[in-house]
Amino acid sequence: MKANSAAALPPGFRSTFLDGLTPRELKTALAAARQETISRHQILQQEGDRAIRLWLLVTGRAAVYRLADNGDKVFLRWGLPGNTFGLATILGFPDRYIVTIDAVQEGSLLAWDLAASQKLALRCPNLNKALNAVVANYLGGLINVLGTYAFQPAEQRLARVLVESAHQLGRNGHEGIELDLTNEQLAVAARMTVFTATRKLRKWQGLGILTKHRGRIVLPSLSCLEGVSKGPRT
Amino acid sequence: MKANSAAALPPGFRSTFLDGLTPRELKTALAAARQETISRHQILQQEGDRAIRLWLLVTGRAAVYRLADNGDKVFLRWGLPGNTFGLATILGFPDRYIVTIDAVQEGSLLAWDLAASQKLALRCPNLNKALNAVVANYLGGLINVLGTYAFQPAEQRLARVLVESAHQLGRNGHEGIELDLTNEQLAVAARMTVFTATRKLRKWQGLGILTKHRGRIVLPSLSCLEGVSKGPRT
DNA sequence: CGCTGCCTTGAGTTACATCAAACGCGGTGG
DNA sequence: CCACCGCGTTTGATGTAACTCAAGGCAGCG
Repeated sequence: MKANSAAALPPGFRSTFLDGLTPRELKTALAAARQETISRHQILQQEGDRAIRLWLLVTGRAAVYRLADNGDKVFLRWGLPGNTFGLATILGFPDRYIVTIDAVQEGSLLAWDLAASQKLALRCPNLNKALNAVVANYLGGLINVLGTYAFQPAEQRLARVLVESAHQLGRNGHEGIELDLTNEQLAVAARMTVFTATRKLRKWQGLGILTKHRGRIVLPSLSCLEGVSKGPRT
Repeated sequence: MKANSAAALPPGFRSTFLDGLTPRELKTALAAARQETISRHQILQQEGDRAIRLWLLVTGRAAVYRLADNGDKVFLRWGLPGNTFGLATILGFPDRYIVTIDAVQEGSLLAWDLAASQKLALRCPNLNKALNAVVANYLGGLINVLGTYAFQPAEQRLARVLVESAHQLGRNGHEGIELDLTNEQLAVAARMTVFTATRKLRKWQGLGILTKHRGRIVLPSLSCLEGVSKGPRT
């Protein structure tokens, strides 16, 4: 977890949050930020902790989830480069984080502490608009998940998770879209046991819809899965 | 659906949105609004329609839900007096409503059309902050539902729905908190069949946790249900 | 005082979780 | 190059919560 303050963004980097600022504001913001490197399984924020840090994933991947009363993780979404978290720090409401986030891959982030966030809020009149865009995004995504597949049968849920994940974190290999996901990660995201996930994946592999390797999945085409996710044989 | 433009709010009326404005801004806003009366089963907005109206429920009750691909409603939350909807109209993103809302009781609302909303946005610098608060509220509520009970067994879900509903729309009768909810409304909100809902309610009535009448439920105390909602016998 | 819509009950079915037990891929070190 | 080890993966047997469907009861309204 080294840190330095010369913030340089990777080429082609896009962020709803930063894009909502003027170039001038952006410069101010970057100057005030601290960059940190993160490692696998590192907890980036924990629900219930006081919100004192606004941050932005620069590289890597994180899992955003909520802890249920019985203790298990309810997966909400992936955290991807460009996504912003800890918004409560700036909104001031609620005063604590409402979700837990941990790193699935090593990577880096850009962070503003409480003081820096507040200074930023004063300096950047567009910041509220930018925040709105980010929050509305979250909300839209969640509602979409909820309404579209959260309560459908396991098979359709898993298909949807694969399709979404392919869009969000798929690489283009020459045999199709490649995904670095273990059965377990998929199972968590689709809210089922590893057993069920395995069976479905295996079935699809038999049908030629996908190819599995250890911790990696290759999808020649998304259309079949999209079909499955809408419901079978209609 | 009569309409007039002299907007008078009921005494004791609170709204996260309006409270985020200065008194002066509030006055401007109210002057620009149209008041309408609404009747049962009236559709107040429909997902997919172009977002051209920002509105505020003044009296009555509405159900906010999303339509799944297979056509059934996924209940998201109750719409209560003071709640604001059609935020996309002002945010400008997305440009369409993302949820469907219809009235469960007759009541009234206060609406701003697209032009009025935009004028409002220009006139009120605090409006972005107010919107932030509202959207963050929505988001928090949804995440809370998702993380806390959306994926628990039916009995716990139903218990939670009852507790939440009691807080949101309970009246204080002399035998306890009274709720105007049919079995079917509960079933929809807790995502189960009417049959399952009936069985659970009946069971609780046998245990003396609640009393049922046609379309109405009386809860002498919330604590038992709160116990059930956390999971049995732990 | 009948009728309509809400509510209740039971029997049969299904999807998915749970559990126990191995298998095999891919890295490591000999 | 081969043997080993560990984790991600696979399989089948079994249990169960909750849905489906069919049918009947009953409250409250007109």
